[in-house]
Amino acid sequence: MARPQEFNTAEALRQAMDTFWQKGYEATSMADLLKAMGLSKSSLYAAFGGKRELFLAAFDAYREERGREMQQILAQGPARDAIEQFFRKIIADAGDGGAPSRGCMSINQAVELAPRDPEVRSRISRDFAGMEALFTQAIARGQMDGSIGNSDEARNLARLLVLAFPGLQVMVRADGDREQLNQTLNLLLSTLD
Amino acid sequence: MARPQEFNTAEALRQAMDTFWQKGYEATSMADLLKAMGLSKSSLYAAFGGKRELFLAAFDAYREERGREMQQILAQGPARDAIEQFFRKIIADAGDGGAPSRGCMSINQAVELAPRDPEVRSRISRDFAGMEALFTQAIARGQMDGSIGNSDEARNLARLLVLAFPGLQVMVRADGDREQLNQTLNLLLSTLD
DNA sequence: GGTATTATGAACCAATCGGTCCATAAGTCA
DNA sequence: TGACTTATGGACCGATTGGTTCATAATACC
Repeated sequence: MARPQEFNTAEALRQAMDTFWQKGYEATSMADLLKAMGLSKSSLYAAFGGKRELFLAAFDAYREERGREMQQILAQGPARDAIEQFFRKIIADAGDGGAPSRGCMSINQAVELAPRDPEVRSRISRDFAGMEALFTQAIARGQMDGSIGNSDEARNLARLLVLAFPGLQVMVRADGDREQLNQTLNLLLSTLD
Repeated sequence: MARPQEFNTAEALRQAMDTFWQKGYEATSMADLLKAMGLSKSSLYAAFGGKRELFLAAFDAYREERGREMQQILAQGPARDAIEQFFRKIIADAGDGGAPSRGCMSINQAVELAPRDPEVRSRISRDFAGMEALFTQAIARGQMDGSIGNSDEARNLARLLVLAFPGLQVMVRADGDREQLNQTLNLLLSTLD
C-alpha cells in the first residue's frame, strides 16, 4: 500500500527485552529504549504503544522464549542429567566478562513489579506453575528411567527445584561466586538421588 | 545550643527504610519519602544528604536489624528447630492482609541495584557471607546436639540454605502460596536429617 | 507520473524528577 | 531580654520523565 517499515519489529522488540532485562522497568527510560531499539519516538509509539505496553510485550517474548528453552533442555538425555544441565547453564550464562549478569527477567520482575502490578504478578505465577510442571514431568521420567533414585512424589521434589531456581538466579545477578554456586548445586541435585 | 530537631532521626530513618523496602529504590520518589518520614525537604537533606545517601543509611539499618534478628532466632533451642523457625517466619511474615509482601530488602536490592552499584553489591555479598556463617555455626551445633543427622560438612549444608533463602524471599514477594511454600520447606529441611 | 497512504524525525508538552537556597520561626544560653 | 544558633517551610532550579503532534519524506498502486 504505502511506505514500508524500516525496522524489523521482532528484532526491535528483542532489543527492548534486553534493556528491560538488564536494567529493570523503572531504571529504563524511553531514551534508553530508543537508543537500544534504534528507532524514533513516533515509530516506537506507533508500533508498540507506551512504555508499559512495550514492556509487557518484551516480557512475554522473554517468557515464551525461555519456556521453550527450558522444555528443550529438560527433554534431552536422562532426566537427572537434563535437570543438572538446566541449573549449570544458569551459572554458566552469567556474563564471563566484567559485565553484570542479568539473571532471569521473570525473577527480576517478581521482585520489582509483581508486588504492585497484578498483570505482572499473574504472569509470574504462571511462570512458576509452568516450571513446576516441567520439573515434575522430568522428575517422573527420571524415576522411571532410573536416573533419579528419590521416590518422593515428583511434584514435591519439583517444588524444591522451583524454590532453588529464584535463589540461584538472584545470586547470579548479585555476582555470586560461580564456583561456589556450582558446588552448592551438587548438594541440591544430590537430593534427587 | 539552639533550636532542637522536631523529629526523631532514628524513627524517620525507619520510615524511609519501610518505603524503600516496599517500593525499591527507583520507584521511590523524594516526595514519597517526605510524606512517609513526615518532614520537610530541607530537614531531610540536612539530616540525611541526598536520596542515595538516605537509601544507604536505611539499607544499613535494615541489614543490621535483620542480622541481629537472625542471630537471635538461630540461637534458640535445638539447632534444627531454630533453623526451621527461621524459615517458617519468612512465610508467616508475609502480609496476611491483601497488602503485598515486602520480602527481604537485601534480596530485593540484589536484583535491583546490585548489578550496577558496587557499594550495594558489596553489602549484599557481606549479607550472604554473614548468613552462611550463621547457618554454618547453627548446623555445626545441630550436628553436636544431635538435632541434625546429616554429617556432610556444615558449610556445604549452610550454602544450600543460603541458596534457598533468596528463593523463598522472592516467592513470598511475588505472592506465592504460603501453604505450598511451607510444604516445600519440609523437603528442604529434611535434607538436614 | 500522479495520488493516496504511511513511516519517520523533530519540535513541543506538562508533569515530575532530585536538589538548592533563603527568609523566617523557634528555640538555647548568657 | 537580647544575641546567637539552628531547624523549618516554601519558592525556585534545570534536567529529565513519558507522551503527543505535525509537517515531511518515502513508498506502493494505478
